[in-house]
Amino acid sequence: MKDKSNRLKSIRKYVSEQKISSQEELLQLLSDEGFILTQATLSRDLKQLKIAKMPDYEGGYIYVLPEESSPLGKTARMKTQEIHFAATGFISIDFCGPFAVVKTKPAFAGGIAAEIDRRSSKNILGTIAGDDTILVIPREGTDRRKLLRTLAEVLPINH
Amino acid sequence: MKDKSNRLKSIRKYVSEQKISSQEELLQLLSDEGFILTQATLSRDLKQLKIAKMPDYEGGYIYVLPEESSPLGKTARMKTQEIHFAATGFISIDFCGPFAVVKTKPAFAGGIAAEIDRRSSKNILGTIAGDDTILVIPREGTDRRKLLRTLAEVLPINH
DNA sequence: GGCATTTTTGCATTCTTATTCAAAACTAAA
DNA sequence: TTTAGTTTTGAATAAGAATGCAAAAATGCC
Repeated sequence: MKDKSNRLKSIRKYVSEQKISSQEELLQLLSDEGFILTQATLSRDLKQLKIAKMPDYEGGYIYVLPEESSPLGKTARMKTQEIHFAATGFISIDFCGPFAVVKTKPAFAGGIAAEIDRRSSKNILGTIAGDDTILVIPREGTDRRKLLRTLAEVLPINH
Repeated sequence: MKDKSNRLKSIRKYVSEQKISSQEELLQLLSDEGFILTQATLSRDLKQLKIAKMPDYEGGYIYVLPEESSPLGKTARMKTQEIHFAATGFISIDFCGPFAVVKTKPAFAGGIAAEIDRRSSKNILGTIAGDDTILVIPREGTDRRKLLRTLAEVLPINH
């Protein structure tokens, strides 16, 4: 949905640029910008974007983006397995025909591509990574929606 | 206090080793281990340890250590200033006489020492960093308590 | 020890965030 | 367009987390 993805972008922007301490605060900013939504929806948005709330060094709390909160490969360790979040370095995703093009911070493409491969579903034939760009090649018959949904399992994006 | 610092250690351990989804859950583990405390205290402990709650990739939430959630130097950006958390790579702190000795992961000492210097208070004369160890030199007259409290402004430790 | 100060804690409460449920909006296909 | 399935949403509520306050414990100092 158009409106939702814009909203998510705004949320990402606010969280990365300002010190947000509560959902209510963020809700106000969004509302000022013209988005109408409730705290319930915002909570779900934040969950989708993997945005975390952490204590800051000033006695309060602050919301942080996953790229700031989960360096690739050094994340939550579980008893038996290791979870990897391909959150660090991710910038954006776009499409060109059936292909998805993922932009990353310099030098992150390889790592993130590896993550995508590692979790690869049958929807993805493979990836080609440069320094800051990844081309994701979908299986014949996989449309943008499906591909996006698949990638959303690894990347902090709106599926 | 003896008991508290042990408790904080346990908390760090649990959070790093297991998937903790709520304070209540963690409370149970601590209780099993013999610590008696309430949710209120645990909340304060988590705040002190800079432990964050973030959405995981399985539809739930998970508590994560700051070292896993705030890479040095790429943290919350505020409108005007930049906050740096010296959380990544930090391992432990001990004392030798009036000096504090901070252990870090390999190669992190320099960065963390720089953070300490950057925020330096009058309680700290300076730091000397190797590869994984930092010697923090206090001003004459600054005791361990004060020094610890000062360092706690930069490091995720119990002050 | 006894006194002043600081720290830690629990209780109760408030505040904040997540989720259930049902309705509405949207999508894809016929 | 109509239908069936999926997604998004809000209202209300449940669940979870933070904190004001006062008491208790610990610490430092004389």
